[in-house]
Amino acid sequence: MCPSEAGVEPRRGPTAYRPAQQRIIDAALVLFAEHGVNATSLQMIADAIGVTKAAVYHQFRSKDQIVLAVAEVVLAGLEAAVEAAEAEESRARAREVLISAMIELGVERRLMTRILQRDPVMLRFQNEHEPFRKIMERLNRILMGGSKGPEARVRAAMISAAIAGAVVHPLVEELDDEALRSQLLDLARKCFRPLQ
Amino acid sequence: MCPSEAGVEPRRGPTAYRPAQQRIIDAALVLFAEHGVNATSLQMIADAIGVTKAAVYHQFRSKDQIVLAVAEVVLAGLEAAVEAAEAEESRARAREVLISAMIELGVERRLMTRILQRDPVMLRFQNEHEPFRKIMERLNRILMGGSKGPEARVRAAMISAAIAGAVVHPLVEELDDEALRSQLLDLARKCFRPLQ
DNA sequence: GTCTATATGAAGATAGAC
DNA sequence: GTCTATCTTCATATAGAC
Repeated sequence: MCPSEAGVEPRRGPTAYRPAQQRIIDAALVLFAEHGVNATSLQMIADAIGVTKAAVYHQFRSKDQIVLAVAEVVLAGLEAAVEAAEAEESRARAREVLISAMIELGVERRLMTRILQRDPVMLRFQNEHEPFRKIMERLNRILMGGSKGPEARVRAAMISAAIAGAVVHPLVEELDDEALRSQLLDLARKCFRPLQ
Repeated sequence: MCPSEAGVEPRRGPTAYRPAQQRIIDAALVLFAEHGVNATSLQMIADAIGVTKAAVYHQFRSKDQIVLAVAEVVLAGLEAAVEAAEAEESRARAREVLISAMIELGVERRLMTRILQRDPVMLRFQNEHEPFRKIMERLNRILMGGSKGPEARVRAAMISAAIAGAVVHPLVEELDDEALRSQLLDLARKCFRPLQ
């Protein structure tokens, strides 16, 4: 669990953000999760941090750049999880590690999970942005555990949907992170491990 | 399976739509699924059926009314599934019937499923629209099978997320309805029945 | 039921001062 | 880094003719 925990930290690699930019990213993340990307105007973001639209434009050239920045934060977390899983030796173990990391990630950052899987803009982004697509392919490959048929596809789809969807489900909104995490880990073990 | 199959038909109860309205609803459903509700303009809907915006406004007083109409179609399907399940005598059997009906519904109407669970506007709608909330409560109650604790909550969240999320997952996009349905039914049985 | 034309407002974006 | 002011574009919505 150590590698995924460490990797979950939003790493600043190629792109480091200035404090003013980071404030915008943080505010955008919350608003995107609440209203969706499309329904979040620059005005709303500006209001949330108490500046004007023009000030936001001084930090990011366009709304797309803000979406990109938010997506990169999300991407970093997933990438770390996938890399931790790929470092394992057996396919079965890689799958377990990945599922655990996905649960950690999803619980710890519910807002991001919500955006990542639900927002039409983000979903389109996942299809069109090359680095993002690569990560999702690696993630799916691990979940499918070497197979490529319909059964493996549906199984992998169910697993990621179950995890990502459960953490943002209204039914668990009031559960604290610890309770949610342990229940999910437990259920995931029962549901999905025997299938391998 | 007969009751759920029969019930899945979009029933026209209190609100019957004129043909011109129905064309709008059908077009809107497709566009909402593709672009999200917010990113779908009345112009796009009008273009899709080959009329002008004004003609659309003649059928629905506002965009909200169109969203409402689309939501009602979605709601009708879910309601039928819930009612079929509630007609069962044992809780375990009700849960099985509901899960099967959810899979049928989800596979048969993937577009709707996508909108229902992913769109921020629809999600808000589910929270605020009383009839919709009631249905979701009944559905969740059946899935939780009498319990109310964290474990039951997470389990129910996982089940509905797994089904609804799997049918719209990119991994299964190319599978035909029959393959997807049978795989899902099979996996759902393996994963979720023993837990009850 | 559908059209043309138009009002109104909000969103993304830029220019230039402080 | 932030402001005021302004531009353009597009979306919702209405009026009134055919």
